[in-house]
Amino acid sequence: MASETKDRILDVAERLFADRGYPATSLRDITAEAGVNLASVNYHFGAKESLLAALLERRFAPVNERRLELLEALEARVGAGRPAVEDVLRAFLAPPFKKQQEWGESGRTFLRLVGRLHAETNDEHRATYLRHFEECRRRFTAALHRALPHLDAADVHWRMMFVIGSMAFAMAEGLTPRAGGPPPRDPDEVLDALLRFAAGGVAAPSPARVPVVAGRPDTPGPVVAGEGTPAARGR
Amino acid sequence: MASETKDRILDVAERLFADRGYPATSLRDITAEAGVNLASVNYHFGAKESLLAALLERRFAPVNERRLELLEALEARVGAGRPAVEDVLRAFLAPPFKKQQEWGESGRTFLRLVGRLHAETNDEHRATYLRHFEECRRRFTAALHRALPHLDAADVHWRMMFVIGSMAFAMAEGLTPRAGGPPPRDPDEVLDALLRFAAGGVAAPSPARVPVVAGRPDTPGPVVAGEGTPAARGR
DNA sequence: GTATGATTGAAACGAACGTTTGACTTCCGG
DNA sequence: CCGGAAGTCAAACGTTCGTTTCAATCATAC
Repeated sequence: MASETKDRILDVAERLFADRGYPATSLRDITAEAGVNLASVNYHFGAKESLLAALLERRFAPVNERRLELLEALEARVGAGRPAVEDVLRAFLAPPFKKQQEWGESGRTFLRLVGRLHAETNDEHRATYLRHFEECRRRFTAALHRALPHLDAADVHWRMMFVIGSMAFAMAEGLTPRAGGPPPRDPDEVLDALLRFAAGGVAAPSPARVPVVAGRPDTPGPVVAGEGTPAARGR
Repeated sequence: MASETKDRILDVAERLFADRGYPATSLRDITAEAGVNLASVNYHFGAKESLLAALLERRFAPVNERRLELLEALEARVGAGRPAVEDVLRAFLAPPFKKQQEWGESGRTFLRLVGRLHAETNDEHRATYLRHFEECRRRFTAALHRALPHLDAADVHWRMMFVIGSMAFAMAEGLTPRAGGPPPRDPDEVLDALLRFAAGGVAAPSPARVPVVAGRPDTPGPVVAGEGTPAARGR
């Protein structure tokens, strides 16, 4: 049935959590703005924490399902071959932006919430949140490694982490209107820019730790070693 | 004089804010762990908010000073010429990692706090925090634009944002030991990996919005257009 | 109509929060 | 030896928090 009260709570909570963060948003703020009784949160969801869980479930499940769907389609397409970096990244990055468009107004709110939650390191909320996300991260890291077999596992892991960071920050900050920057862009353009950046970063030349013999002609040599040249690793 | 109590509060608060977030950390948590009286926070700092400000000032001022120092040195070196993308990025990304090493144990904590604060979008804390950061962001965005004159201002802005996101996430997550991933790496290696990723992403081919006529030979064509090919922009 | 189960309402609960108070130490220049 | 500033301490302030209670209301099936 999904009573109207329940949905109103979810919508308002989503927006306020995205705007102010989870601990800084009180149930009274939520119920007041939603025009429902304070007790109804505990009646419908049991506790504030479970409200967050329900809220994440509602949005995250379809996004991550879609991600894995696209990844499996890609893997079926390339078979034993090597997937293209851009395709792996697109399967990972596109779904949240696409779902956001389906969801209209509250979709944008959702993206901001996702971006924020990636930094809410309270281990309790994390557990709730990461349960949905961790499988995705693992499988896409593996796919990325197949696309970039010359990198070692740790490098792939880090680059995947950088991709997630770019994505989260773009969602949290890029879609929030703020003085100083250009006005928030069309999400499709953000996705486009993000995909280009991520593809460029992920495909960057590998570190010279185990010297990869002249990867590609446009490899601009060692990028690092400045600020007093720290460990001068390998030089 | 910087009484010992004052420093103990700062150190413990830094760690707890980094671990649990600002709103989720109470003054009682801080004072209990620091072994000082509850009232001493308000005595020395006036309010919880001012404690955060003092804490940020202590760490951020030297980092951002160093950033601008390196940027100005770079600009003096290239004169009217075009700075290298890698040099601009290194001037931006290296200082927090370098300072962290100087600061030892609590330096790592500081990095996590920075990463987290980039997502604490409560506009009040942001104001405190961004006052230090905003000038840096603006000047480095400008420098990046000089290094990549073929991009338009909005693209540079977004790529700078992605760089910040990668950095923040790497700091917040990458240095926190967590199940599933490889153990946290030496910060120098993280910086190395981050610099490579950022350089690759920032120098990625520009979007075809205003079709840049065959920028470079390795430009792999439009990266976007999947998931049902949204707007099919420019195709 | 009336009993029944699901929802809403107003009010209160105890706990925890940031902050303030005022007495008590500690230390040092005179 | 003393006066006063600087710092510490336990206790309490008023507020707000998440949660609970219990009566009132609503819908629906008998």
